[in-house]
Amino acid sequence: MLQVNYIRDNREQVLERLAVKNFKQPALVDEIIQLDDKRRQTQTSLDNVSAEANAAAKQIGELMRAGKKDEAEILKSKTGTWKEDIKALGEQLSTIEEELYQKQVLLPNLPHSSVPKGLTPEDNEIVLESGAMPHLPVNALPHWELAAKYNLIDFELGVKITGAGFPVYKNKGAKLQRALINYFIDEAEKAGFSEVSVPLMVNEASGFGTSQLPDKEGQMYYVGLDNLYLIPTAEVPITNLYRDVILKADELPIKNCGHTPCFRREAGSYGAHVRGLNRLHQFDKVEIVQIAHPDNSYELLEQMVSHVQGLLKKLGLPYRVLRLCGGDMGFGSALTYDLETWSAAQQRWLEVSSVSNFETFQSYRLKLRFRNAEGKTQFAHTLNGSALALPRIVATILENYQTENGIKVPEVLVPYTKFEWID
RNA sequence: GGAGAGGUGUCUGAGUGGUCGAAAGAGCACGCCUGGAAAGUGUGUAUACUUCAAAAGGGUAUCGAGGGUUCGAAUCCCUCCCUCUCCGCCA
Repeated sequence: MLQVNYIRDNREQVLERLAVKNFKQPALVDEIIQLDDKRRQTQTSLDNVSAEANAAAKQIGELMRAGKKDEAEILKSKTGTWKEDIKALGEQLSTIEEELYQKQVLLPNLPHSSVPKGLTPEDNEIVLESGAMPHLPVNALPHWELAAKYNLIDFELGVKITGAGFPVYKNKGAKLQRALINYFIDEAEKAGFSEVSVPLMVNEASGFGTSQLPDKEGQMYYVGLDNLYLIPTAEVPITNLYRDVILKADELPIKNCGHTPCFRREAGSYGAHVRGLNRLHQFDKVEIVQIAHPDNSYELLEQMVSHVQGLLKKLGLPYRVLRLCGGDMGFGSALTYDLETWSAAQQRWLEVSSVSNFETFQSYRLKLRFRNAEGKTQFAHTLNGSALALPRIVATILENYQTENGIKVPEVLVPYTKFEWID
């Protein structure tokens, strides 16, 4: 959520930046400023009346103590209108504040100056491509067929016990999952991210904190009986660890990583693009999160991208890095890099990581602050990225490493899988 | 799920209608003291909104959340949430 004061002070710039994100309702900006004017006026009137009433109450107390009952009674009789005014103004104020909030949450974050203009994924900027394309055998199979051939994943069983999009991993398929999780966590820890293991369900306040609520309510599984949400990403619980917190400047940056399953309702299409592991309702992911000082958050963002690149390199997967264009970026992000691996058997790029700087967009809602050099509180920057999401990595490993004799496990994973071949 | 106790600032903890944004202690910060440190000692130490060109200063709100009673609420009443203890159930 953008701060009203920032919008007031930088109206032109806000409009210009929103245009990069193809924001459809620029009129909202002025509506917000006007509403805030109204809010301030009402606030001031309310404060003034309250001040009078407080002063009178104090005086009545003093008169009573001095035994001047009559004078106190006279004052008392005057308080009626103040009470009415306070009530009326209070109601007005909360109405205005609610209205203001409703409009404020409709504004997406402002994109960073490096964000390219554009509407669709085609407009994303390819920052770099790296890694050799694999040479596959002539009868190369897509991962869902490989998974069946080597008895690694049972999609039908998942359908039976839960539904589509909930695969059952078996045998070396299950072990490969665990190997990847441990490998990713170990690598994240080497990069300075300390591991946390967090709840997989969060309350409403946490959903609001990282802004899945109210806008993306439909994407989360909801446990109505207890009013809890299954997490769509570890970003939610990990970032909310720091909700309502005022940090010391020297505690920054805070670096956490964690593995969780992620649950997404993903009302989406069916067909080749969502076949197999391409899109699931439940999948595992290792997430990296940083709480950063605004002065160096973009440096840290680049470091996170490098970290993810390192993983893909070590796994020997060809990949590319995209800087998302305004139209393809998430609502709360100021700058997002997507990392994609090349799925040789499907002949397409698969998104395996998304690394974003949210600047103060989340921290404003989270009330996540630090005390700056002047001793004042200031909103921190929040960043997060997948490092990495498993299913598409599994898919590409299976596809790209297939040979006539089976699937070769990437070298870095062998210490974790304890086997070299899936055959 | 049943019974009971309780939610106060960074922490411990006092406060049962006005002088309470809140005692006291601890912690922390700065100063004095010291060769340096500890001890001692002094001062300071919440957040948000608002007023103000800015600073200083002022106003308002906040003692789990919301509502009510009252001229006045941390304190009384109602609703909700949460925590703890015991019992039950259980990995």
